[in-house]
Amino acid sequence: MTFADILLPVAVPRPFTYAVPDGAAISPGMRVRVPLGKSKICEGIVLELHRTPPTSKNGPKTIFEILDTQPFVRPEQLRLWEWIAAYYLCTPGETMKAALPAGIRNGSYRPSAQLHVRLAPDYRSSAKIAELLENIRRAKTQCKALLAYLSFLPCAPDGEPQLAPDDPAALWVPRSDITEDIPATAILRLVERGILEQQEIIPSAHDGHPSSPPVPELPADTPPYAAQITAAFAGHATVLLSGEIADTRNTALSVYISLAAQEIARGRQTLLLLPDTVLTARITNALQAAFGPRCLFYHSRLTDRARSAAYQRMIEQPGSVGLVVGTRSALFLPFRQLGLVIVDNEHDPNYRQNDPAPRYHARDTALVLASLHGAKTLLASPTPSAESWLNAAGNGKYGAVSIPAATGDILPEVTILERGKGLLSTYLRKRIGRTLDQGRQVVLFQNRRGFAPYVECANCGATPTCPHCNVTLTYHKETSALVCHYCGWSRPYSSTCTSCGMHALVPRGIGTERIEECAAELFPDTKIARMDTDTARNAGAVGRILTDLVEGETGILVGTRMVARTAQAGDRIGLVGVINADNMLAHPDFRAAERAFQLLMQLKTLLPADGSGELVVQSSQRLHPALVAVANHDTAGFYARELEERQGLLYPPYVRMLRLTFRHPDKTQTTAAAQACEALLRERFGRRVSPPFEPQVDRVQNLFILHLLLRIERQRPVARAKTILLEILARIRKRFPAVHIIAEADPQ
DNA sequence: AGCACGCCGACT
DNA sequence: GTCGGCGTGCTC
Ligand SMILES: [Zn+2]
Ligand SMILES: [Zn+2]
Repeated sequence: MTFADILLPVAVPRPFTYAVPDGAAISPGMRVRVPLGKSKICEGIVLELHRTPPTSKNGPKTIFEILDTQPFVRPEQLRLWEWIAAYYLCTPGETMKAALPAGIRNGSYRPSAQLHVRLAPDYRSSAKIAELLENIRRAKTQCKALLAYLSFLPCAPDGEPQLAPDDPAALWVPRSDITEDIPATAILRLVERGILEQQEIIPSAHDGHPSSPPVPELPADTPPYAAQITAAFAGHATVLLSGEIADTRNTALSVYISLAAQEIARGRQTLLLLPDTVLTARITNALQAAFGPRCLFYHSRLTDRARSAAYQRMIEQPGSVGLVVGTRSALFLPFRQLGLVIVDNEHDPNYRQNDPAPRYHARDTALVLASLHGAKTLLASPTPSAESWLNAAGNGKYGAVSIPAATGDILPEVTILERGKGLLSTYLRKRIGRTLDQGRQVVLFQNRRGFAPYVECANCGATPTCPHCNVTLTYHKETSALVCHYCGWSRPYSSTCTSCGMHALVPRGIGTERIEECAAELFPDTKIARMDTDTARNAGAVGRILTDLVEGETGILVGTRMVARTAQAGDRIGLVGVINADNMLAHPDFRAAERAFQLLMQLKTLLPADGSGELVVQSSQRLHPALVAVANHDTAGFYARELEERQGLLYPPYVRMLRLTFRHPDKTQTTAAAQACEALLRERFGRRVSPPFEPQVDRVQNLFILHLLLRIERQRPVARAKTILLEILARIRKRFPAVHIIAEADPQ
């Protein structure tokens, strides 16, 4: 009797063992369908075959179906999953869930023949669709059904659905996918009208995928720094590329293209990780142009189907993929002959996944992925993370290539001053006016969206808070609502105070909406645009904002963090104003100074290289080291000081942090569990354990939250600490089963 | 983590 | 009488 250890996308501590049907062709890495529990059927991955029966209560169950004839998950992937689960303190099943696109590991059972629908041939163009939507406007549900169908189509790199793919079979979408929130009758009507076609299709494990693309032309010229990086790789597996990386000059991009082309020429794959999808159209377009069909895009904005198709292409035609461009989830694709991993803007906090598990850092995971494949890693950022800076400049673990300023470049002027009473200091207001008069553009940065972070009653002093969270409600003027930024709860705005009934609520503090309004009053003839998560919902909206900026349409661009990455060749930005740097610096997080420095330095890159631009920072902490370093353009000095401080205060990168989070609707329960855990941890870890402490917002969605921190010195075995931690955690969970506890490594 | 089973308050 | 709240325990 043969048994198979099967990894299931379920949060159980270890794989389950099933019996293999006699004579079945099965090997590790294949997908199988297995019974789980009373009546569920689940898809899992074969890890290992052996002859030891499981120790479960009611004997072994038998595998239902083997879905593959060749491994679907490569051994390097399984080893990466294992590393993530162990390092980031989650189960292998949770990692598997994150790693395989939903369309593939979709836990539910699908009947063998399924109704599919697709667009009829007459309507396969965006013009036809637009016309059609106009014609059936009256039938609202049918419109919705059609839009729902379109949302399931694989996307072209520009984010629009591909209406006329080379293979029309790619247009088939399972009807049940659409009917999840659309009545089936609406789809039936569309079929009757001849807009959609309907057919029963038997899904095979490996269905429609694009055929092998032709070999692309390689770019002939090598940019100046690519050779330096290649040389640095001779002595180091990892190289940090930093210095004057200017988006407007495509400095990094030309290096990426050249290095990827080298790898492709040697028959190896490259993975390029980007921090997000919104501001990367420029990069993806250039890569598409350079590598054509050898370039594969993979990110969370793709539909499940498109993600599955990408995965299957990598498995079945690895030779057709030279460069994978994607967000952090692209780490989990089935690479073969991976030669190089590039992490663009490696300091970006988006690389950290915070929820759900696995709570991993894509930059650090990328290094492990590369080492599993014997590949090289290029970390690139004009403002590296403190961790990477230490490894490159401090201890020499990484090779380092720094791009110097181009000859003739003059650094922009930096002015730091008090804001004063109003929103804009007189100085900043005058500078904005002068910049606009010169026909140049202004960027205003503020790290808060909405109109005002809180409102206050002028009569009684009361401030409305979220009923579910311990946090003030943010006033959004555009939607006339008070919104909780932690749980999303909102109510319509009214200036009547709920405490005293007076008509006396006034907005307090500064959000991007208020800056936009204020700028519009001061400069009525200037077109003002705002870019934050409220206005930059999708790639289209971002594209419009960027186009308006580069075409000179926009005079003033107001926004949050994302404005720092809007640099484009052709814009005429002459001034960047930071409305209030204090709230960045006051953030209760040991990374606050680092984050502020990185952001301000990046804002500076929006300014022209001829020295004619100016960065104005409004802050009451004019002597703050981060601000001084920005003013002096002193990156090395900033990191030296910052690292020294971290070493003294026992913060990363000199210690590894493990964090526990306790959550329960009853505060006494949260406290009891955290204190009991602290006591047990203290027995083993002594002073390395922090007392329980409240996060800045100590109640979210009616759950009271407490944290515990454990600091492990770099040189000590962190794996052993984690084992002990998990043992203690198991005991605490038994004693406080209702308290929700999560453990994280390297919390951000 | 899901998800079934199970045991007590407010509705037809 | 039933619908449904979420506490508890299991999944090879
Ligand atoms: Zn009041
Ligand atoms: Zn809330």
